[in-house]
Amino acid sequence: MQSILEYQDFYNLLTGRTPQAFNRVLNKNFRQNGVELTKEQWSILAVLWENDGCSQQYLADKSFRDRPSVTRLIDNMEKDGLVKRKPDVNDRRSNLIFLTKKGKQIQEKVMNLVNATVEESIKGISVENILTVKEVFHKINQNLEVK
Amino acid sequence: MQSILEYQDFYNLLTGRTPQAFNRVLNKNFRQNGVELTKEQWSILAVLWENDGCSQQYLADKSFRDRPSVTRLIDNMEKDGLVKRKPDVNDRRSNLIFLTKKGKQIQEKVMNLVNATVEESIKGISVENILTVKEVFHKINQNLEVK
DNA sequence: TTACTTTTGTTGTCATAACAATAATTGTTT
DNA sequence: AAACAATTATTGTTATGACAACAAAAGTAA
Repeated sequence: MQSILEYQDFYNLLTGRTPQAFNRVLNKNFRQNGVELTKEQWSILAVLWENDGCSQQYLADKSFRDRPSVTRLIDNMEKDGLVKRKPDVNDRRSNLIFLTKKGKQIQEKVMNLVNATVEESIKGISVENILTVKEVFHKINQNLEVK
Repeated sequence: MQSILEYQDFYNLLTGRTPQAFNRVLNKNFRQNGVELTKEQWSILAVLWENDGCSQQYLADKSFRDRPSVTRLIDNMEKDGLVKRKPDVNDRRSNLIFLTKKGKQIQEKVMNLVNATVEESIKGISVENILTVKEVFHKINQNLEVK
């Protein structure tokens, strides 16, 4: 990593083409299989499938989004009948978010699509190299999160 | 990469936390240094700094955005006095996009900030591992772009 | 030339991100 | 208890992405 061009190259790596391509393919796979979800909505569902009935703050922390983003995601997902807000009786500042029947039923289908998309994207890449990517990204997170 | 959880993990790697964290820090570095640019606007400028006076289609290809996105980016950047549209006399479908004086003058400052942010993010990571990340992403692009 | 196709850019719509400001509630300190 | 601080969720604003639909111009084939 010496020249300016290579830095820019790395930036594009990190935030540009590859993540966008992955999102595009994932969205296409969702739509082609009748799943009407955005990837952001999926990232919220993934938290709820592990921990139904958590707060919006918890969802924000786990999905790496800010509170306003979660508010609006939940707004849309409530409209679509995927989740339901219930006031927290122990803390009236807080809502608890629960999956509806629909929100629960799509889990298997959605996860199969996500897994298939990941498999497709990493075809032909060694486990070793994938672990290296994980390591590098973990380190980058550490470097950036001090800020 | 065996279990469902690890696939999800890899997805988050690819499109989630790390790119967002990087963007957040880059935006902060821009603002703290009086640079009023979004990262998307920067990605357009980076193309123009290499090839001033190109078409919007060219900008779309090089920055991995679709035409509508480029149209609106150029709209905003024209408002901000960074670039200027000029009709292409050889092809009246096409606009050529030119940097203004302001758009040219900020290049050095902006690139220094981008480079500093990349340096900060990859501190302590070996060149070897960074090259592996590049390789893996290149392969992922190939896997996805067939689609 | 005429008809068809492709290319280039624009507009409309919807969903999201980032950020600032705010309201309501809870926690803490004196 | 009262004042202050922190937490949780919401709303407003601006910028962007993805996609569909469209218009104008250029290219191509009959």
